[in-house]
Amino acid sequence: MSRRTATSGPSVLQDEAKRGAPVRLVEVAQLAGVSTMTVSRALRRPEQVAPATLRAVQRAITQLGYLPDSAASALATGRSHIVAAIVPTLMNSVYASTVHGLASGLRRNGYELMIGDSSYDRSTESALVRSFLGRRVDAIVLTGVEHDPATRALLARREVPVVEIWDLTPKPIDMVVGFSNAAAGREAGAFFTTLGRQHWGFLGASPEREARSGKRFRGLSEAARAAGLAPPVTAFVEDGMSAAAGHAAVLELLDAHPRTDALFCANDALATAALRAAADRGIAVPGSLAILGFGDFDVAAHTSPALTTIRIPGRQIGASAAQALLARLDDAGPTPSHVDLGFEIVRRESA
Amino acid sequence: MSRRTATSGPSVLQDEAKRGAPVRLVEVAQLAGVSTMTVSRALRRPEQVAPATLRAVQRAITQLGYLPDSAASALATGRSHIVAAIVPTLMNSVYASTVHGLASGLRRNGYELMIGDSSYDRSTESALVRSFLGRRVDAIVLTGVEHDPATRALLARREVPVVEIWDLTPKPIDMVVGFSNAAAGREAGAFFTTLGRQHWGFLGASPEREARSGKRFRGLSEAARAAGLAPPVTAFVEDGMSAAAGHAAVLELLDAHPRTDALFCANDALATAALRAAADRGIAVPGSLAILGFGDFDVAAHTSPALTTIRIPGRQIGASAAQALLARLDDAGPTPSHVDLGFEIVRRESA
DNA sequence: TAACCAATTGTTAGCGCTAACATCTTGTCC
DNA sequence: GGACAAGATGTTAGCGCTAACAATTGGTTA
Repeated sequence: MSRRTATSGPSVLQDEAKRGAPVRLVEVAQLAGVSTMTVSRALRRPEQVAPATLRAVQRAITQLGYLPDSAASALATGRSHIVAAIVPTLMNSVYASTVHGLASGLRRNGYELMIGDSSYDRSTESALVRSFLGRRVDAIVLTGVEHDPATRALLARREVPVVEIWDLTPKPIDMVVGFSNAAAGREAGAFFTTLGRQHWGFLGASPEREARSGKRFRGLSEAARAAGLAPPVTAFVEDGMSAAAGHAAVLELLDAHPRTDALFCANDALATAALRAAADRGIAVPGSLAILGFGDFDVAAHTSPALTTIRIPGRQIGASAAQALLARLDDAGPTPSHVDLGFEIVRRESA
Repeated sequence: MSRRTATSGPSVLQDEAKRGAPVRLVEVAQLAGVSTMTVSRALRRPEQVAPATLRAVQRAITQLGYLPDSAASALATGRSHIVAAIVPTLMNSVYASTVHGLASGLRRNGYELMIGDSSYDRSTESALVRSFLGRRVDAIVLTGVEHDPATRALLARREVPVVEIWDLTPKPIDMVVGFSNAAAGREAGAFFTTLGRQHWGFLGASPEREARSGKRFRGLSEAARAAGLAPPVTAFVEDGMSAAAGHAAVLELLDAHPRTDALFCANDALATAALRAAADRGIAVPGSLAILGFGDFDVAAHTSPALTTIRIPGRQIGASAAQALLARLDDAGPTPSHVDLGFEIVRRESA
């Protein structure tokens, strides 16, 4: 177990404060002339310690450069003060801002964030959940609401607080913070209606492959039905984030359905591809074809025409999830089980 | 200490496998009919355990859904199998890909990544380092090579493996993986020379504020001197990532130095702003003004004209840092202390 | 004055795991 | 058949911290 070497002699300290093995609580206690418990209390519940003692302890801590070992603390208390978050990818700025919102909310309250990216893959997600549970994280944040049943079972059994983000569901594992993808699809339809468009199209991953994209599609379809229009024509792609695949799919759709005058894309990467495809076919955007993206990625403001898109409050989702978790973990207020943060159409040039 | 309740009776197991308190090693041991040490060995050095025993243990583990408690393991071994990384921001896709490269390299070897974002602020970085050291991470990855002296001292004292990334320095704390910012600046100059440009400009944070941007500037200046040209005119901005500030600064530079025919921007966000400013003044890009960005952000391919920029191998930097750390932590091969991954000019339309 | 209380500090016994050493097999060799 | 080695397993004692309870102090109160 490679115990610390040479801690013999009357005092445990002395050799420290130079290098190697970190300073321990006992050493602080010795220097301050109190018991270890008093030092522990001075750190965690200073109001229970006499002012003079507190000062002595603090002096010793500073002098030795003591940093409490949170692994030991975690073992003793059963609380790691670590929260895990799993996102599909960090490369997308919307998830990055969610993570940022989460991390800063948590850090402010003494929690650290451990991040995993699932690459949109359920079995990877499952493996990450196992790994995180093994680390005894105090809570887990999952992106999306569709998970491996085994994952759900594992989480339920452990009774770990869980927040699902980026989508809503009537049956969350525990808590949800997000927006309604179906409502976003409907809103896209309503927007096209305002624009007077009658022949809608949808570009995205097929509903079986990607649930969230699928819900947006279904929302759009509902809106079409409600407006008395034909169901949207579709271009389904395998890889929902690949501009190349999107480009080909749109070309095909445009050729097969030349009357299409409005296209809702499941994300801005695909919308960018659609923009190119329209240009290739000499179709005016937004004149002949309105293109609506989703996500408000960084690129959206820089394409030409600039993308009109649906913005998701990524950072707020993270912040709100952090708040919900803290409420649960530290009894800081009521714990909402459902938070709908909505979305917003950002009107630029493409629609 | 909220000890687990009701573990009385002849056997510790039984009540488990349902809910609440996680399964422990002893329970697996009981079910498998071996000692805890054997179970521990079955997990960490299976080759030391007899095949039949191994199978029995594995069966018990599966049956109970046992997940080893890595906090306890960390305390016993002194190894947390957690690596911490501090990046300026996750919102920028280049850092995101670095983190991705790091995380996947580490995870493959049983390490988890803990991420902090410093917001380009040294004292935040310092606070994060303290927090991570308190968690007894096995190694730390820092972005950049300029740090708070206190941070350096702390890291040196603890003897934690450290990798500094995204820049090179002759005096790393421990290991460095990156590219030379100064060389990138020089290369930008060489590129402008090839283009026949003679009046160079630089847009970026001032060298005092942001060391890495400053080095690129110095590299460009050196190249100008070497080519016998006047030193580059400069537009320094406070916030190196704000397009708004960049826009105003470029306008000013363009008005003050109308003969400027080549502009090197410290990052693509600023380059985008420069593109706009040039358009505002009716200056043809690249005809009258060549604009070279830095970073190859997502937007770079989507501006018009598309940005010519310097691409940094972000993901490789992460992967390479992971490799260096693993070599050090698990004695997996030699540990390089210096890795220069270079950069590459991506030629598009703006220069 | 004795009983009592609150405030402060100390003592003890683990949290769940594993290093180091001890013990027990089994097989091999002369 | 006894000595010995190698392999497999068990025993013991912590890692650094903190919950629960115990002890001490000084100041009340009846």
